[in-house]
Amino acid sequence: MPEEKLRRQRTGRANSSPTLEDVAQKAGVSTATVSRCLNAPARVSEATRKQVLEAVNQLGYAPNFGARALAAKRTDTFGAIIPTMENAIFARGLQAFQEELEQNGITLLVSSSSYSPQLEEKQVHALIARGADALLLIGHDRTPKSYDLLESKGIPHVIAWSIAHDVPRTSIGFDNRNAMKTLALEVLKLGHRDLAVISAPREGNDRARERCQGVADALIQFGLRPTDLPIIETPYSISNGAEAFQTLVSSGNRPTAVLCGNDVLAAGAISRARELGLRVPDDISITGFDDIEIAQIVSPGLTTVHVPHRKMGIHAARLLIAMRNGEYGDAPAESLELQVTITWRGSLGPVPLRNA
Amino acid sequence: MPEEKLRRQRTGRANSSPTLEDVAQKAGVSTATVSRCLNAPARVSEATRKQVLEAVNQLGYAPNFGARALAAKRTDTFGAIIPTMENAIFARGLQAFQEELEQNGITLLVSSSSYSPQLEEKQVHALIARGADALLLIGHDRTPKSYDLLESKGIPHVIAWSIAHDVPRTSIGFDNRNAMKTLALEVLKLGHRDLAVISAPREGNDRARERCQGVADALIQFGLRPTDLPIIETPYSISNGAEAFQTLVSSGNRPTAVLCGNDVLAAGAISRARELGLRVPDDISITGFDDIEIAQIVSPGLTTVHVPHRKMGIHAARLLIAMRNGEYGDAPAESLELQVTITWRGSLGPVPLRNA
DNA sequence: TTGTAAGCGTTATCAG
DNA sequence: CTGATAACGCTTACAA
Repeated sequence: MPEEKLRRQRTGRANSSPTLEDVAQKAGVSTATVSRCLNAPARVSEATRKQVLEAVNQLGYAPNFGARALAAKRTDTFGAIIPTMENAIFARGLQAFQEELEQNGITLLVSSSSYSPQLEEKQVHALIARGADALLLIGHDRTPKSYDLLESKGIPHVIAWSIAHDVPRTSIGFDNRNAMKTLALEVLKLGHRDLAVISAPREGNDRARERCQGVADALIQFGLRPTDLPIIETPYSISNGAEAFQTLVSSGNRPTAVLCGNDVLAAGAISRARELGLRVPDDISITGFDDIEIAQIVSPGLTTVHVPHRKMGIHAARLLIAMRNGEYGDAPAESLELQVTITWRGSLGPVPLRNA
Repeated sequence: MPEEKLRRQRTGRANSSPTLEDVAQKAGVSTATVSRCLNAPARVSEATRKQVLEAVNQLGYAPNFGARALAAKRTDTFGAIIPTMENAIFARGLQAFQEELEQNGITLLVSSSSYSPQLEEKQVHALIARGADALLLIGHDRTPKSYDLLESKGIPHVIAWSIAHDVPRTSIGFDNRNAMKTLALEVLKLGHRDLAVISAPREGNDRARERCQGVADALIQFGLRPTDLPIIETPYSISNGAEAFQTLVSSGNRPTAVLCGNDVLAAGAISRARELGLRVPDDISITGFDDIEIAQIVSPGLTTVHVPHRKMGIHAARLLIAMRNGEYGDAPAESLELQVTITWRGSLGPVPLRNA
């Protein structure tokens, strides 16, 4: 009797989970057959399949993840690195991304980089080491080493929330610069000439940078000097938005319209405006970007750029799955640009009369 | 020459990552030594350690996750299942949880159950199959099978956002019932007698249930009949909160104070109040629960129950790590009850004169 | 301090 | 359609 066969009996494993071999023994077939039953049911006869499934249920068998990953060379796990989980900016998109992955039997691993490329680099490393088959990343700003890691390990990845016109990377998102320009043009059309911007720190954040450029573009189109545009940079948070707003309005020449790089900052601005006794939009207009839930509960509601979060998440998932499945060969998959729209609520109005 | 040694040379692996054996070969040591270098550096001499690390860097070696999991019987991955990622209720706590895990070299896997015990059961299964070493769960309401799975696989788990007085499960959180009672007592002390509640659906959500009971407790203490208390149940969302509020105030006898089961519902209520021309708190008082960021940007600010989100997350992580490391043997670790406080802003005021 | 070698539980290749 | 059996890459007694 070959000693291999004895192994199972000799070990008095107390607590551990049943293995493929246990199932095989119980069903009276080989481990190979059990494996096939679970992974390619079509390649097994009706009869044995039934027996095996029976055994699986009785034993409460669940495949061992590590063993499967090792043998199959894939984990069915994707990773996503987002700048922050603290506010809702990425929540809806990520949720949609996750749902789509789940429908395809893929688990999602999320981590947040706190808007730091250095931290993100560590997390790219960690997710790869963790066996992620593919990665979702936000924006284009990251360390060269992050890209090297992805490249050298051949990990499929897509970049969301941004599109790249000039780099050969698969991205899915929208044109931040043009979106903000469109909004700024509306502001200018309403007669405003003294604009100001509250932006997230632009370093390491291409979305923030592009949005600022969009405002500048609009100014230029109206024959105004973008160099005169006051820009305050501050990390995304409601209280930071409030502080920045106060700084702006207490400066020498108060703007008639404040364009915020994001709804969180704008919400802070609006609430501080009220505290300072400024009526929005009668005394000052405020706009946001993203159209997340708080945009509708501040008062007045925020006029903002509506971003198709869910659509972006779903498409990102499908793209990534296709890439992982090798459907694009080695060439990067084509990028996808989504359209954004402006949601009008009440925070943007005509320029106050005395400034017109 | 043993044929084992030949294996490495014979395979012409093109793209694949370097393995422990590659590193060992390059450093001129055994694979065991390399493994020790990485996992227990203290047990290796200074000199060889240096050589090995050198080789690791040159090759850009990163351990294979599956192999490691298989051999070590642990993945250094924890899972968390939260009811929702869409609003910020769990964001801060989860972020803190994650940070604490990360500092201990543990990766976090998150999934959301959409407040459905059935969905949660599937996710418990998925996370276990995915190799999670331990799990963070929210509240006590789940299917018996979920608990069975946890039990039978011996997966350490803690329950957050709730404490259990009577079940032998490790939990870390606060007393939802008593917290809400405290807040309701404040409302009553201000003269209100016509209260109403907007709650999340209580089925499958012990926090919601306990909070409602808390209001009832307070009424009883004031000699009022809890059966007269109108309760509207609706899923957490701003617009649902708004709708529920409108239903309440357009009913026959309008309450003078509306207690919401959570800040999201309360934010909806406040913004709808304004739209209906009701002044808060002059015409009607509104309270929340959680003290998340929107509580401070609605106007007036929300008087609400402040929950120590970060503290809860950090302690949950530490507890779970200790459990995973076997520091509690087989007995469940002791639970930890945190204290909550009331944050006063402006949405709760004295009862309107005509109702007093 | 270091090396040897036996697993860990799957998947996949090849025969039958 | 099914069964042997060789990987997969790492950890960990056990020896030296």
